[in-house]
Amino acid sequence: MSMKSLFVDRVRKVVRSIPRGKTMTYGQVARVAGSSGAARAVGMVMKNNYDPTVPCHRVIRADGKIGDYNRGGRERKEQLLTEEGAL
DNA sequence: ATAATGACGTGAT
DNA sequence: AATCACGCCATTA
Repeated sequence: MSMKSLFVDRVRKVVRSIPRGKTMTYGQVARVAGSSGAARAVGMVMKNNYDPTVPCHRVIRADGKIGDYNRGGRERKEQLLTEEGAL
């Protein structure tokens, strides 16, 4: 049985709203989702997300680094962002 | 109820 | 620019 917390649902909703060519930091996503300061927890959600309708590659770190990606690693993530013109 | 975990953030070195 | 130590939050892989 899948137990989807309110937090997870909100995070997914926010990430789904990020337009092509744009990005948000983990911290921003957390704040908009209503859990300011939960940047790390957002990372957990992204890590376990395999829903293709959630563009998790558009979520990057606040220090400018690319961050990780569970489907092809940072390489793939950077490639996708470049293709979308987000970099 | 507690401890461990981690696709983070920030300030200090 | 690159580490590091800590704090932070929700979840429990």
